[in-house]
Amino acid sequence: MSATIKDIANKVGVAPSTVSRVLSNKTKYYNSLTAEKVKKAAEELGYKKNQAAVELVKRESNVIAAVVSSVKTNFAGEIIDGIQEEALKHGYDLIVVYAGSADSDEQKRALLTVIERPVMGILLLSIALGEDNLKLLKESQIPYCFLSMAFDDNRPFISSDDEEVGYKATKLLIDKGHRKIGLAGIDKFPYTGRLRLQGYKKALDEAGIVFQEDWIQTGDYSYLSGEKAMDQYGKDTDLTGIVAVSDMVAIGLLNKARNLGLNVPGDLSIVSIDGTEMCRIVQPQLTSISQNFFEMGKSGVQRIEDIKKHKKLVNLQQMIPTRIEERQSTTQKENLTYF
Amino acid sequence: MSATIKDIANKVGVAPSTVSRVLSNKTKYYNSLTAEKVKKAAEELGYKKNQAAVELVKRESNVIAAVVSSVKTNFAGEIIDGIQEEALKHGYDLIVVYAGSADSDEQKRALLTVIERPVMGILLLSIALGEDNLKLLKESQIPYCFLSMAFDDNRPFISSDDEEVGYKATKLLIDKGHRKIGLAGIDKFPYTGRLRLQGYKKALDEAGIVFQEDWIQTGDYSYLSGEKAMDQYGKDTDLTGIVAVSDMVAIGLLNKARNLGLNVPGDLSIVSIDGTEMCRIVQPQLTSISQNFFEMGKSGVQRIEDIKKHKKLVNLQQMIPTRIEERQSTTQKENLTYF
DNA sequence: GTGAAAGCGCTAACAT
DNA sequence: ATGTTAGCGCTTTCAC
Repeated sequence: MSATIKDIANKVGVAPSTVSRVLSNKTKYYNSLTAEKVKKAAEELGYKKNQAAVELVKRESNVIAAVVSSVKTNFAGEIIDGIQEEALKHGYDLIVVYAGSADSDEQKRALLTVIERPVMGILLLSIALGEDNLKLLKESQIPYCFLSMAFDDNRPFISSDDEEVGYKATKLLIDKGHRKIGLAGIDKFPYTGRLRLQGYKKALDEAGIVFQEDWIQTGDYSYLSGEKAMDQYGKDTDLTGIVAVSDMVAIGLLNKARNLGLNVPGDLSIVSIDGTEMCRIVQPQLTSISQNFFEMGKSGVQRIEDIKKHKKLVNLQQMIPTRIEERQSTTQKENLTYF
Repeated sequence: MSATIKDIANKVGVAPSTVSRVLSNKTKYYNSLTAEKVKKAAEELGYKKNQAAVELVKRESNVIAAVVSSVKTNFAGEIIDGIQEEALKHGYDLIVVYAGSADSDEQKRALLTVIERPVMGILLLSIALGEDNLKLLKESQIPYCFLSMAFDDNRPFISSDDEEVGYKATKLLIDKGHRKIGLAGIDKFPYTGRLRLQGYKKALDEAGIVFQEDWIQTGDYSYLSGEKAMDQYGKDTDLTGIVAVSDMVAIGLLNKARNLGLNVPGDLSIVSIDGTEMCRIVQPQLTSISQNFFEMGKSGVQRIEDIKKHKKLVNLQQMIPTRIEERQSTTQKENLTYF
């Protein structure tokens, strides 16, 4: 076993509490001579603090836990970056655990591994907890906040305004003269998907476009969903623009469209939602409604901080602004039938 | 505060030790009636085990820690998937911490957050520790293994055979009739980069090709490195094939080549190293020497397991086989000048 | 089968 | 400035 403060105390000839004070930098509660000796002994013994013991007595820790829905979402990394940066600023450590987005047992397992130790806050990245697991989380008394996922109950979250996102994407196409606009890759479940669909419909409505059921292709935000959706639309689709609910869907759309002999953006404009690095490394580069994932991460940490401090205003639901980034996958439609 | 076993003991009217036995499933050391009552009370009180306390007394835990060099490497996810799956099989929990790949302080911080609690094993993903941090790791007495990174000292690691990888990639191009072959995005640091370079040179040697210094473009495995490399080679390069040291480099190469008016694979063949999903979502799809990252993760967990069991054979260095996946970015060179 | 008691490594009063 | 003491929540002998 590794050396303990007792070992150091013995070696130096002081009390364990003194060692503790030195090693925890309780300045002004020890003199620099003993401090020297203690530090030297610690070094020599290869001493490592046992945080389990520390956390047990202090009943608090400086670690923030992030629970991530899946290793594969390509924006999780950006959120984690944001969390990391902000955490560092506050002197917190970050640990990440992965949970399958769907499977309730996996979720529970992931949740327990963080709840069962005294973490100071839990951030849940694009994960929708089931009833049981949400209860677990609440009971733990640990400050928490959902990231990149919005809810219509009173859970605290930080997310993009998904209705607005759907609206903006659709409106962008409409403003470029498109009237027949698809929506691809969307899930049928509550929250994100439904909200974006609402925004999409709202934009269509405002433009007086009557929406057709087969403009919508459901999916799960994946590359495959994009390919499948484009297959469904088919080579002879009368759509001139499509909103993709994620970058991966957009790329699936793009590739399949090309295989079908359709030119993007010549025959078909695509606007993607997310705006990760992916948009810039495909050709044509994808126009996107870009979410500020990094900022979500930062805000998440600040939220944990807030809850800890003010104890209450727990259920704040907050939106992070998105921005439109026009790249090469969208174009003005020339033959504006309405002029 | 959350309820403790003491609270449960009081509520049920038994001793804390009994509660402990029930909750830890020490079967046959309690009767099922008390077990019932205890479990019910635990449920009602929303009891959560305090792992800090458990680990303190047991001096061991069932969590494996993965230290990842950066959020951005796009294959880390595959390794983590592998770790996760194998960990689950053994009943271990996984926590992940991120460390900058370069900055020594960040590395240390990440390392300490896992060393300072009783984790049962540490897996380091494509991260090259500095002397100090390596010492820290060794002192901790915790079983560890490097993943996706090879060393020439006696550290335990599991990785692809990087020399072979470089060799295979280059040989593939040679077999297709290419004689002027670049190597792009490689780093100047030891290990991975240097080994792949060796393999590259070996393949060239064997084919009697005399290698030119300007065929090599250094970089850092990033998309940008790829673009920069292609810029350096230039529109009028006499290279007909390029080996990219990562998928991202390959994509950078690909896009820049296209911008320069070069057709891939018509004018230029590209073979990528890694073989992640990225290879399949760009057009043309990238031929690759694919690493089995998932398997690396699995083997990593097994290694931890082994070290724990047999205590010694610690420094085993292990290679995971790679495979060649031909896709669309490589083609036979027609005019074979040597016939 | 269950209770009592000791102790894991550390910190935080409370003394001095 | 430093030593003494108690105790965080749990597991584990050792009794009975």
